[in-house]
Amino acid sequence: MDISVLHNSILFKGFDDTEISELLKALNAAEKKYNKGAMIFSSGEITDKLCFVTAGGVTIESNDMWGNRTILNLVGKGQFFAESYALLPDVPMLVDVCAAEDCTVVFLSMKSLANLNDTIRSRLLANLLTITTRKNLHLSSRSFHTAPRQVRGRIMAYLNTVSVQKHSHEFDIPFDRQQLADYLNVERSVLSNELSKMQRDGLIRCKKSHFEII
Amino acid sequence: MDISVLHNSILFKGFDDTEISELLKALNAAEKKYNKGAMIFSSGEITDKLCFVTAGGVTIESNDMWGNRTILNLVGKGQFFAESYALLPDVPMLVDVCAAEDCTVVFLSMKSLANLNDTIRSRLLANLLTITTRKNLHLSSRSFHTAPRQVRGRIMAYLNTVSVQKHSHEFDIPFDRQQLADYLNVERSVLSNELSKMQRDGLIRCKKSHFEII
DNA sequence: GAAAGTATGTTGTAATTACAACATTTTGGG
DNA sequence: CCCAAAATGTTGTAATTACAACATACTTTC
Repeated sequence: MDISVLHNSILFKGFDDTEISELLKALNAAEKKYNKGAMIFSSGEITDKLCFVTAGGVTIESNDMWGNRTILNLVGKGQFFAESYALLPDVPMLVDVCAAEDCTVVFLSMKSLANLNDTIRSRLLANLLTITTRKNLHLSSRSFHTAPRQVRGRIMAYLNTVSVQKHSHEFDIPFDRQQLADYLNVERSVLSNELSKMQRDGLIRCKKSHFEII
Repeated sequence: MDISVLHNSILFKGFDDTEISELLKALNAAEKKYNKGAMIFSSGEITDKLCFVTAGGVTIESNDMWGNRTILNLVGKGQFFAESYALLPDVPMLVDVCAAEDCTVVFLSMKSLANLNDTIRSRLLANLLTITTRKNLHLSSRSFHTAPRQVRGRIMAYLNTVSVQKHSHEFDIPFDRQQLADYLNVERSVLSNELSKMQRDGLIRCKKSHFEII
C-alpha cells in the first residue's frame, strides 16, 4: 500500500507514523485497483467506506436512464470521496463513482470509528470536518460553473476558477473534452465549437487540455 | 432570543440546557432580524460566523453582473448556513445570502471554538460534522435537479425529490415561481409554460406552490 | 372593496442548444 | 511506419430556450 500519499493526506494530519499504521489497521484499510472506466460505486449502493485515491483519479457522476452523464466532481490523487455516505451510512448513494483513468483506491471503514479511543477519534473527526467542509466548497464551485445560461459563460467561469487556483493564465485542466462537456452540462460538439470561436475571438488559446487565457 | 429552536438543532444535540446557555455565551451568540429581500452576506465577504435560522428562511444564491440569479439552496427555520466559510475563515464567500422572507438569524462565532474545553469542543465538532455532511447531500441533490437538459426533466427531478422527502404525492414547495426558476436554472416564463403543459398532459396538478404528482 | 402592486400565465420571435453525421487529428499498438 | 481506435473539430437542421411584451390572477393596503 502506498503509505506516503496517506501520510500527507488531510485525514491523518497531526498523526505520526505509528498512529497512522495503527489507524489503518483499526479502520480495516483495504486497497483496490481499477481500470479506466471501471465503476467503483453505483447509485443506490450503501457504504460506510471513506475512500482515498492514492493513484489516478475518479469522477463523481450522475448517469440518467438515457445515458446522459453529468460529472459533479473529479477526485484526484491525495483526495477523498464518499465521505458523506460513509458518515451517514443509512443514506444510499445518489451518484456513480467511476475510474477516470487507471487508479488505486484505499477504503477505510467508518463503522470502525466507534472502536477508537475518544482522543484519537475526536482528532480524526476534526480532520474529517475539514474534508467535508472543503468538499462543500468544491461542490458549490461547480454550481458557479454551470450557472451561466450560455456555453461561453460556463467555459469562462470554469477556466477562471482553474486559473485562479493555479495562479497562472496558462494551465492544464484535468478533463478531456467529453468530461468537460459533462461537467459543464453542455453538448460535447457545442463545447468544441464554442472553444474554436473563443480562440477566433482572441479570448483564449487551447490545445487539448492545455489552456491559456488572453 | 428564541432558545427552543436552538435547543432542537443538530448543533446542540446531546447538550443540556445549561450547557447550551453557556455555549451561546462562549460563542458570542447574536441575533439579528432581516426583512424580505435583505442581503445578509455578499459574495467576497469573510466571516467566521456559523449562522442559524430561527425564523423565516434565506436563500444561498449567486448573482452575476447581468442580474441573473441562481439559487443554490434554501435554508429554512432550524437550519444552518455559512458553516463552510465559518470553519475555513480565510476563504471569501462565493455566494450571496438573502432573506427569502422576513427572518431571524443567530450568529455564532467559530473563532471562539478555540476557547472551549476539549470535551465540549469535540462534541460540538462532531455535530458540526453532521451539519456539513448533510449540507453536502443537499448541495449534490441540486445537481440532480439541474442535470436534465430539458425543463420538464428538471421539474420532475425536483418534484420527485420533494415528494420522496415528504412521503406524499401531494405537497407544498418552499419556492415561488421565480425562485423555482432560479433554482432550476431556467426562465421563469418557460417554467410557467412547462408547468401548464405538464398539467395538460396529466402529469401533475399544481396551484401556486401546491403540487400533486399523478 | 378599489387601486396598486406583485405574482403567475401566455404567446411569438430571436437566439441558442441538441443531435446526428461526418471530417480531421491524435494516440497507441503491432 | 501503418493501421485501428479514440478523441476532437465542424457543420446543418430540428428542437428547445431566452427574452420581451402583455394578460390574468392574486394580495395588500388604504
